Amino acid sequence: MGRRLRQVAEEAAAAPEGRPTLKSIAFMMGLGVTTVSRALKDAPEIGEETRRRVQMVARQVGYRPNRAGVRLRTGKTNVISLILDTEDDMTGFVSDIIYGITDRIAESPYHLVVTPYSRRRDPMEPVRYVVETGSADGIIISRTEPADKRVRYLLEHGFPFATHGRTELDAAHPFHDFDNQAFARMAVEALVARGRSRLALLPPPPGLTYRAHMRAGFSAALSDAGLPEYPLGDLSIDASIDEIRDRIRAVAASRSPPDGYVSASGAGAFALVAGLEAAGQVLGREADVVSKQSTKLLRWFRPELRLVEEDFRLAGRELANAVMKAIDGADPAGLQSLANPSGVMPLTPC
Amino acid sequence: MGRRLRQVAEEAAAAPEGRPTLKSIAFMMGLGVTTVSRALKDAPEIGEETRRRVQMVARQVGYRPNRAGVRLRTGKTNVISLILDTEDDMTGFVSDIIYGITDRIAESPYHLVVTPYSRRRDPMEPVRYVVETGSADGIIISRTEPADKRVRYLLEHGFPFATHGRTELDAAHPFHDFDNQAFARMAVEALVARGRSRLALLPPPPGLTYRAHMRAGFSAALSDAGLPEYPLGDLSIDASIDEIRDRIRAVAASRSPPDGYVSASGAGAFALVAGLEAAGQVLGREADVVSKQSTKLLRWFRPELRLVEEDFRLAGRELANAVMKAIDGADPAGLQSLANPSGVMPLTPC
DNA sequence: TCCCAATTCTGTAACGTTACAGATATGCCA
DNA sequence: TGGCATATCTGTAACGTTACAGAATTGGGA
Repeated sequence: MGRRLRQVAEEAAAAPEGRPTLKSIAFMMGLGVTTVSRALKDAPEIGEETRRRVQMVARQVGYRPNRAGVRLRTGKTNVISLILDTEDDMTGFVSDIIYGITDRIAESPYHLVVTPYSRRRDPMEPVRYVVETGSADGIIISRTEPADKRVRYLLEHGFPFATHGRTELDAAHPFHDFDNQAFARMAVEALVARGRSRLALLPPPPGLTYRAHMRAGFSAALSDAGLPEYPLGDLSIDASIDEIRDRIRAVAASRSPPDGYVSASGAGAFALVAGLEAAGQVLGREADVVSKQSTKLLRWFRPELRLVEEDFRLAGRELANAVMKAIDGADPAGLQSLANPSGVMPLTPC
Repeated sequence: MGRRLRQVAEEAAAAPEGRPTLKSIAFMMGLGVTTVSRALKDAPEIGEETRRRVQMVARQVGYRPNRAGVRLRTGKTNVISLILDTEDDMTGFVSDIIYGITDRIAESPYHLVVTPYSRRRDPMEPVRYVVETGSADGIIISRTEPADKRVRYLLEHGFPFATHGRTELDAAHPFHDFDNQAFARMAVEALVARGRSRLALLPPPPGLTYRAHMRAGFSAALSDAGLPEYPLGDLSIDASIDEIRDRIRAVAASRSPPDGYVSASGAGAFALVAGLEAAGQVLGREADVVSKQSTKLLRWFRPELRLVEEDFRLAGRELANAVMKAIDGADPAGLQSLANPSGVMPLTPC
C-alpha cells in the first residue's frame, strides 16, 4: 500500500503528459519532491538506496531539470555570455572561438549566449547589461585593453569573467592570450636567419594590449640582432586592405625599402604581399613576410609566406575553462594561460 | 494617505536593494503587482494615466522583466537557438551568420544561444534536445537536405524554425536560401561570354539540397548554350584542399581539359586555381574560374577570379526574421526568401 | 524499558512572472 | 432611486526548483 503524500497531490497523477518534473518523479516513486531533488544532486541526507533508485528513475524517464525553475530559485543561469564586436572579423576566427567554447562546455550544464555590440558605440553596454540583468553566470570578452574599463567594472562587481588578451591592471584576473611577444621574436629571428636586415612591423591596432606585447618582442629581438627598426608610421592591421596595400607599395618603392615584414594578422599579410607585388617586388626574393595566421587557406595558398598559427579554437576552450572555474570561485591567478606555437603554457603569478 | 496593499507587503519595503521587480514597483506606486504587469504590456484594462505613470516609473528605475520568471510562468524562453556543425567552416562564414542574427534580434527580447553538434554524430540530437527541453522558442538550422529529418521532426512537433537552404518536403516551411541555380546560370553565361566552351562544375557535397539547385542551373545554362558538361566525377567542395588541387591538376593536364570552371565555394576555388597552376596553366589564359565567395580576402587577392558573393550576414538577418515571425505564428509560406547577387527576393508559394 | 541522537525523509515558502476570477468604483438608463 | 454594465483595479495560484525547518524512524546506550 503506497503512502499518501499530500505534497505531490492528485494533480501529478492527473497530469496527462509533458516532460518529467521533480513532482512527477516524486509521485511515481511515492517520495517527497525535496527528497528527489536532493537525491539527484548527491546531497548528504539521503539514503544510499533511495538515491540510487531516484537516479535510476530519473535517467529512465529522461528527467532534465527545468532551467527556468533553477534560475528563478537559485539565481544560477548556467549561461556563459560571449561578448562580440560585430564589426570585427575579416577572417572569421570568431567561429573558431565559438567552436572552442562549445567544445569545452559540451558536457557541462552551460549554454553559450552570444551578446553583440559595436565597438564604435559603447563597449561597456553589453557588459553592464549582463551584470545588471544577471543574464549569465560568466562573461568572455576580447579586444582587451591595458586599462580595460570592462575588466575594472567586472572586478569591482565581483562578476566572473575571462578575457581574450591581457590587461595591465593590478588585480589578477582570468585570461587566455597568445604569446605575441614570443611570436614577434620568432618572426624576427626567422627573417634574420634568412639574411634580412631591414625589418618592419605591421602591428595590431592602437589601444589593444597585445600591440605592446608584439612591439616589445619585435624591438627586443631586433636589438638582440643589432638591427634598427624600419618604421611604418601609424599603419596597423586595423587599416583597410586597400590602405595597407597602397602604403606598403609606397614603402616598397622607396630608396632602401624593408626586406622583411612581420604582420600581426593574416589579412594584413594579404594586403602587404599585394603591396609588395604592386611595387614590382616578389615575395621571397626582394622581401620575406612572416605573419600570424587566422584563415587556414592562407598558409596553403602562399607557401612563401611564413605563417604562425594562432589556434582560436584552443583559445575558446581555454577561455570557457577559465570562466567556468572562475564561476566556481577558483583563484584567478590559476586561470591564466598563454598559447604559443608550441602549445599552451599555464602561467603562475609573478 | 496611501492605501494598504497586503499583496506587496512590508517585505518589499524592507528589501534593501537589488534590481527592481514588479513587486517593488507596485509597492512604490501603491498599486497591485498585476496592475503593474498589465500596464507594462499595454493590456486593455488599464487606465491611460496609470499606464503612463507605471511605464515612466519602470523606465526611471530601469526595470527589466526577469527572464526566468517569465519563462517559468509562460514557457516563453525568448531564446533562438542556432544549431551549428562544429566541423564545418573552412572560411568562417558562421560568424557572419551570427552577426546577421544578432543584427536582427538586437531590439527584440530574444537572445541567441549557440547549440553545437558534430555532423559525424547524430544531427538530430541538438534538435531533439531543444524541442524536448523547450530551451528555445525557435531554431535555425543549416546544411539542409532534400528530405531533412530534422525539418520533418520540427514540422511534426509544430516547433518554429527556419532553415538555411531548402528541402524538398511537401509542407512549406520558413527558409532562407541563396539562389544557387541563378548563380550557376550566371557563372556559365559569364564563362561562355568569355569564349569558354568546355565547362566543369566543382559542386557542393552530396546530400545537401543546394547541390541539386546548382547542378540544375549549371546544366540548364549549358544546354541553352548548346554545350556539353565536362564531368569531374565525384569531386565536391567537401574534399580536402589537397585532393581538389591534385584532381584538378590531373584534369588540367589531360588531352582536352576544361577551359572554364564553376566552384561552389571560395575554398574550392582556392584549391582549383592551385591545381591549374600546378598543371602549368594560368588563370585567365588557359582557363577561367567563377566561384562563390565566402571570405572577402579572396576577391581582393585574385582579381582574375570571378567571384559572386553570398552575403551570410544578410542570411543571418533573414533567418532570424523568419524564425521570429514563425514563433509569432505567421504563415510559413510568407517566410521564405531567396538571395541572389542583386539582392533578396521574397518568394510567394507556387 | 525509555530516551536521545542520528538518519532519512517531509511539507512549506519563496524566487518573479502572468492567468484567472473577482472586487470596487463610476456612469448611465429606467 | 435602484440596477446594471463598464472601466479599472485587486489578490490568489501556479510554473519548477531549492532552502529551511521540522517530522518520522531507527538504533544504541543507560
